[in-house]
Amino acid sequence: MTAVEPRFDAVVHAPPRLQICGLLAVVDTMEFAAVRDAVSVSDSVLSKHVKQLEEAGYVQVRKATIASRQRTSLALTKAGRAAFDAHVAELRRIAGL
Amino acid sequence: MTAVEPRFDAVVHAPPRLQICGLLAVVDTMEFAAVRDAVSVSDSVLSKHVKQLEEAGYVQVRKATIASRQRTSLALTKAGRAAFDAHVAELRRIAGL
DNA sequence: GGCACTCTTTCCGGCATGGAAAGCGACGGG
DNA sequence: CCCGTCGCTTTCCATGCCGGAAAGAGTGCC
Repeated sequence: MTAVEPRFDAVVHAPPRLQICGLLAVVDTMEFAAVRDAVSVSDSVLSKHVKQLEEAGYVQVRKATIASRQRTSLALTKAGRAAFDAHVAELRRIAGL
Repeated sequence: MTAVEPRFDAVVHAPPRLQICGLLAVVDTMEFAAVRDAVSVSDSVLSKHVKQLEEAGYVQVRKATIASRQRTSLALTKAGRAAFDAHVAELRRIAGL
């Protein structure tokens, strides 16, 4: 198994974003509201963090009108997963394991 | 084995301090200069972060004059190790293991 | 047209951070 | 003794991130 190259990533490291990435790493896709509740932040705060992750190319934001409701779903991009994995590897390295 | 209670700790989470704690968790005791070099920060920055860790009761700072040289050595306190372990546990939880 | 739902963006005060530089206590040399 | 150095410590300062509150904007329903 090829080990992931440890690489500290400040964008991923910030607490709210680390949680967001952690969630998306597991479920692949999650709706805005669900993430907001899981992370326990306000709409505006989540929106801002998601924007940062999006600008970093780490999450893909899909907007769809389903059942006449606006739904925004989030998902990690390949780069996002790579960055997250690399960051986690770095955390393990720092933590001594 | 009793699992460590996961608990996010902002004092420990900041990158430089996470590294400092990670180092001290492994070696138990390390000199100021060695930590500074390992973490790659300036004297002033390390001093400030150490101070925060000290005020949080996480590291013990021992100053000694050995061989006519001033030596400051750092070590995690019990509380520091507990906080670090708990934080790492929380990171694992967030990272999905 | 008006209202509701779902985010987005703006505005704002507050706190953390790091670099540069001045401070300081302890020695050792001259 | 005074001076310079070593090894941190503290201050000063500029910057950036952060989150809450509130105003905005897009879409569909009535």
